[in-house]
Amino acid sequence: MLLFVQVMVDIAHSNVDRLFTYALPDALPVAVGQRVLVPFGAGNKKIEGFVLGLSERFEGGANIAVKPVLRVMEPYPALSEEQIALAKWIAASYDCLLVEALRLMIPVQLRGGKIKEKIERTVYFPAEENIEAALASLCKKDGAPRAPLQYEALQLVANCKADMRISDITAFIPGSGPAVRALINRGLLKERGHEVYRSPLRDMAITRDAPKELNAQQRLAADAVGAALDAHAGAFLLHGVTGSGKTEVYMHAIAKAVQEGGTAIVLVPEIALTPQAVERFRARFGERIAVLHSRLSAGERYDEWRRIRLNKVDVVIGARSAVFAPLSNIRLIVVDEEHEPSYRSEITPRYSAVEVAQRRCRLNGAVLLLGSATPGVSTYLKAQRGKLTLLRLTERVQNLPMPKVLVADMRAEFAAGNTSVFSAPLYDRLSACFAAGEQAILFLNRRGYSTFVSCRGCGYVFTCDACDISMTYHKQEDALKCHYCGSVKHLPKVCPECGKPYIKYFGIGTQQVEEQLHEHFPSVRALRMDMDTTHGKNAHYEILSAFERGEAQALIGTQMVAKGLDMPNVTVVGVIAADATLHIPDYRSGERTFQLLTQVAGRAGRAQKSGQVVIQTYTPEHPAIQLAARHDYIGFYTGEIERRRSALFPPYSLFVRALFAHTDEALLCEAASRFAEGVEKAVQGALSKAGADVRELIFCACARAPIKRKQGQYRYQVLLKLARTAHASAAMQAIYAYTNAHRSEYFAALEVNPQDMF
DNA sequence: AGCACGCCGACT
DNA sequence: GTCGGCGTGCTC
Repeated sequence: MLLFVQVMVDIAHSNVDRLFTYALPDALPVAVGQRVLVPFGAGNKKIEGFVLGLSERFEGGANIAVKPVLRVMEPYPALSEEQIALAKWIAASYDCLLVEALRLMIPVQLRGGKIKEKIERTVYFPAEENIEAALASLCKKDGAPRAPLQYEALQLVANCKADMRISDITAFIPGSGPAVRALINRGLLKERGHEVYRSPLRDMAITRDAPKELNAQQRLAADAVGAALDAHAGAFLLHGVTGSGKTEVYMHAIAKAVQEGGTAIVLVPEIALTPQAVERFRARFGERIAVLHSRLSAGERYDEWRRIRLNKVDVVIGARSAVFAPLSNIRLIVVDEEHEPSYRSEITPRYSAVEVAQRRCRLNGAVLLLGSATPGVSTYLKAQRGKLTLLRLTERVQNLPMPKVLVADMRAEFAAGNTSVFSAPLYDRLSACFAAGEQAILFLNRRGYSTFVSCRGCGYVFTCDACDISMTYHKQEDALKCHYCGSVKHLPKVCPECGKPYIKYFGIGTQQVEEQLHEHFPSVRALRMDMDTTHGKNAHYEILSAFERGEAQALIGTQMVAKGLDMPNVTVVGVIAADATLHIPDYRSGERTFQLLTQVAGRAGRAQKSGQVVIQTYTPEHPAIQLAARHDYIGFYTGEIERRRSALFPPYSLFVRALFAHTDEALLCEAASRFAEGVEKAVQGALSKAGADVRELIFCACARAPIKRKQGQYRYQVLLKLARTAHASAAMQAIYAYTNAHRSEYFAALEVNPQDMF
């Protein structure tokens, strides 16, 4: 006889982030994972909570007054035991509260219990009744209908042989609303309510798509994943060049998992989760798929979640948070474009969806399938070390060639007197493209708040001597600064490399490109896609589909145009300034640039027309640019991983950043320095205790954050670099423990290997 | 987080 | 003499 439940109350505070025992009223059936309402605190405020345990007795001691569970929130468990295990792992791995981790697993709409199921009223003609007799009862003796609207409506519903919405009847027979009411009152039609799931797929046309034939490489990959599905274990990295048909491999693996009664999750970067992408899966897997992403309405999100929870779905496709989808019997998790930064959450819990997917696979005996044309170097290293099985697709489908990539040297253009944003080779290719009625994409990456400083004469970029990272120009101080170690350099008037006075900080905008394009090609219509033009909910897709329909010949854009587009009429892709991402002060800027250039170049020549790519740069010799131009991932990886190893950057080390923010700069600086000293001692202590060299803490430095003021608050950071050895987790635990014990009003966030360090 | 208990200042 | 400030401590 179960008498007590252990409840985690739904309050995000460290003081109450533990289990409380409640008594179960007689015969109230409650299972682990269900949400309950309980009285909590001195005022017995009603608080929702998660049942995480059941017990027959309460060992808490006599001075605790056990209160009763008031009611259950839903008739089914909101969380599976597997999700609870996953949440515990997240709380421990990312140092967050257990409730915060549990909240990831349920839609916010569930909490507060305010959301309502949508009930649709429908009418039907009872099957046991006789249609002719019913219709006759509406007619006069001469056979003419007494009430024509009722007659017509009854005929419509009876012939339908299924339920009809009243709104559908009035759509066919205008003004028939009262007539339908009358038919219900006469008992000729019956009314009933159904629950309907608000689905983002409801209005989507249903097309059918059979599995495609795989080529030899795809077949090999699909078979390897299939064998792992049989073995209930395996983790793969599918490295396939752009256009090599990775999705088709995913689909074959998913189909196998589903055929055997399992389920699958497909993670896709938010930006790539277009209606077209969803449609591909829907066409293959039909109704039993669900979609989860940030643009769903509250009702849709809640309903999709419930469809999944109630086993009405086999395949979930979604962005980062879909890794928590409440599926049971998961056999496969696919992560497309594995290297995308959007898989990392920027807010607490700061989880990595790829890591969570890996963990979830292990908890379920499921197979992990990571895919990318440009895997993160850390991921590829795991494949080399055998932690992931490497699968390769080296050729494009239908034997399409890789696009031809030309690197335009902007230094030479500048020397030859060309000061426009278009190099001669790009200009020539655009002319030919527009003349042939084809389309072009112009890609401009202007990410980041900082400006790097370079010489337009020779391409020299100012870098920090200690960190090998581009330095940033600070206008107020008129000086160059390193974002990592804080060292300062004076900005000279002439270039230290070539001696010419062409020192300039970088920055071109999309508007500027649009203006110049218009000057050079007045008759060409261009669409611009950037932060300014994509404010609305669907602005993104509207611009893209307008371009796809051929309403413009050129598309100018930032990041957003790089991902996953498949437009057959695009024959020219121009990268305006490849250097923009190359010199972001971050150790990953080379990797990011290579990935971006490869992805952008992959947009060209996706159909039978061949593609041309022009990459404009002031540093044409840079390996990230040269190797992207040659489609040489392995070459890039080999050089990059060696650079990381010798400079002790991740994955050979860990960066931990503690961010502090406050309005009082002096007090803030004081607090951050104190933290730096304390945490340094704590980490060194932990390392000694673990028998490790204290120098495994490579450095611990306190400095102003690169964005030194944000929302009226000054920002300071403490940056720690740890060698990635067997002792790293002991050091991490020490950092977590120290941080939690010394939280103050100055503390803002703790990040491990942050995506950016602004 | 939210609420009660508790021990010191300016009001009827 | 009491109303109320928000510091401290607890929540099954």
